[in-house]
Amino acid sequence: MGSLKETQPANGVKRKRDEGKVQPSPLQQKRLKLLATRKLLPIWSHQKEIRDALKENDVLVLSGETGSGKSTQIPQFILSQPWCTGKIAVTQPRRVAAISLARRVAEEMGTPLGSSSPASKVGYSVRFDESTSPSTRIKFLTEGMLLQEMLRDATLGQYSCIVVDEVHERSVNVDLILGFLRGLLASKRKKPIKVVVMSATADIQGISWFFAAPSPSVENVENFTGNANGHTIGTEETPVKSPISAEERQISICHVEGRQYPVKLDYLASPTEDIMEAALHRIFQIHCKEPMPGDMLVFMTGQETIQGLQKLVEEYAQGLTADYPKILVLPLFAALPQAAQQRIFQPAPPNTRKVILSTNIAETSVTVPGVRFVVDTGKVKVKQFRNRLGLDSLLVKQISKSSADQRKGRAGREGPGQCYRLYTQEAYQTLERDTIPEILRCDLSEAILKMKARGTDDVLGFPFLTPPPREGMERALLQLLQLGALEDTGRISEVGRKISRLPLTPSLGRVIIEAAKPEMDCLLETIDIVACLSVENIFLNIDTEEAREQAQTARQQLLRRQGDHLTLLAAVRAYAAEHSDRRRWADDHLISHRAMQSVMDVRKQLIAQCIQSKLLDKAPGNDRSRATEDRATDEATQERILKCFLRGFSNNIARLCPDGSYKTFVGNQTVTIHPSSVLFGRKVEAILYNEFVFTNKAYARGASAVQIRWLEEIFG
DNA sequence: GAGCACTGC
Repeated sequence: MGSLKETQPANGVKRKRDEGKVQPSPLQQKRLKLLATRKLLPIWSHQKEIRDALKENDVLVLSGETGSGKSTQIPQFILSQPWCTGKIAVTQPRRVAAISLARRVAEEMGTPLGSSSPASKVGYSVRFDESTSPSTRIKFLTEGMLLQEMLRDATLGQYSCIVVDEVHERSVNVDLILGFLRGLLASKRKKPIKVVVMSATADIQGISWFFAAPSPSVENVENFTGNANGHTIGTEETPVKSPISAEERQISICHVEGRQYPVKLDYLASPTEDIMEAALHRIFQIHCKEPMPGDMLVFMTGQETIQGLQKLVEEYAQGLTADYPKILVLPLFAALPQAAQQRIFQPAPPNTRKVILSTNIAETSVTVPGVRFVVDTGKVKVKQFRNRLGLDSLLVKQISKSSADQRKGRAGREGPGQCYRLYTQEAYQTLERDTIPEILRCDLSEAILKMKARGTDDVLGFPFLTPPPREGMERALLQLLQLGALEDTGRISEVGRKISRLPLTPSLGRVIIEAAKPEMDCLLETIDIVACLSVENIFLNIDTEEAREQAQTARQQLLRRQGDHLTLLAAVRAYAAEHSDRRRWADDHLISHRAMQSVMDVRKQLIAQCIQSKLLDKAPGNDRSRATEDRATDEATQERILKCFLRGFSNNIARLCPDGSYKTFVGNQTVTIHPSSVLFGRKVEAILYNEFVFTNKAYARGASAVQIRWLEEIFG
């Protein structure tokens, strides 16, 4: 097993004299106890192989299935290596994962966590929460955080190694990180950076080729002309101006087995038309045949189908005789209040089987304990951006094979399980191998602005793992140009640089910039609205008639007839002015308290960032609420606020036509005001909207009334 | 008169 440093006492060991014996500190006791379990992980025996691989080559691509221990062990294997003099970054797609991994690794190393002690070696960094110390060596962070760091320091100078985890999820951010890292590997850096790319799927060929291929575009990718401060990066860090070599880079590859229990598969014999009926049938078949304990996890597409099936299952369950165990149906989707989500973690009452009806949230983000049976409908709701129309469509689609296999795996985490697929084996064979990466499905303007901000001028030449269609890139470039985020030459402008550092889409970022102009003078109001538009819907969905009435009266004083933007402003102001019991206020108004808390977090962050980039002089005082409340009801201010939104959303304007429908200025598409809007059913000369989404129809969501006269003033 | 999957700075 080679020379392991793990048995030596780490720094910070406290020795206590106790009857002449040396007692390890509690941290060390815990470390030694955990060492025994670490040695049982499948990855432990690959330790030497992994260290040798990184000694030899700068890139290691590692595939390790669930339970291999890769996320916790790899950083520790690397840390003691002579080449690793700087920090190690480990990226995660989700905040909770970054924090819990940091906590675990700190325990395993016997070091305090993050900012709790200046001697701490392990920390984390996620939005709204950073916990590091001067001696942090291993930092777990979200992909978005690493990208932000890259905008400030394009060479990532403080790191010796970047570990990119969960690459198989293929978020836009991970694709950007991989592209930037490929460029960085080809550049001349003080010390070469080492990269470990980790994926849970066995297919890592594509990623290996990506890093191995010669980089003809190196010049474009690494054509830094300045870092975030506008300074030219010193000669030592200056990337080579020509491809370093036409040869392939040597890549190490390692496969680590997982630790999963076997899962038995079952398919339908013939295809079904009625997925609800098929699910209902299968749930009761499992329930009546299979012994207890053993909970069930059913993968569905969305809130509506989940609640529909819940009703059916509960009705049928009442007809079961007392010989059978009881059924407890638990819905699970992201919009569900936190407390209701937590119910899946509580043990079921005696003689009761839990049946969890879930969206894709249970595929990756939430691990449901106690599951032995998975029922997979084979469907998922996917968002796809349509470049031609500038519209998001949200449609039910077939899942991919890799998604089907991931769902199946959810039955084998605690013991052998079973997976029932509500489609035929032939249908499985026709599924796509992988889910379409997000970068091929989204509006590219944010990604492209980040690339520009990091110094990639020729974005068409950026090394994408899967290049998005040219049409989408061109659309995004055009939009950035319209926003004034790019110069006519295509380089990033000062405005663009400011926008790129805001945690917002370019459109919303542009609105902030506009509102900060002295003649607009409505930055704080605009920040409140932008904060609402960048979090989940603050207004709760209403499903009963009484709730509707209650909402109607309670929300009355918040509604603004000009539209949704000013209504959101009124809601934030009222919530912020409530000092006694905000949760109760939110409940009374049928407003999501969770959403309002995020609004307040975002608001605080945006204010801080606006001060930093000199858009705002100083933090607003505590006494501002009354004065600004008066302003917010002032018509001239309201007009200026909406004009700021027009500047960022010039493509999202529609005018009323003689037939009573609204048609977009750009593209002449018919749009319907979404029924959740305060403008629903109203006819105004023109509307501005936040989002254009196709579900059953093309809807404008987040809409406000604007005047054609204003458009002429702004756009000429 | 709809009902939006899921992350993240």
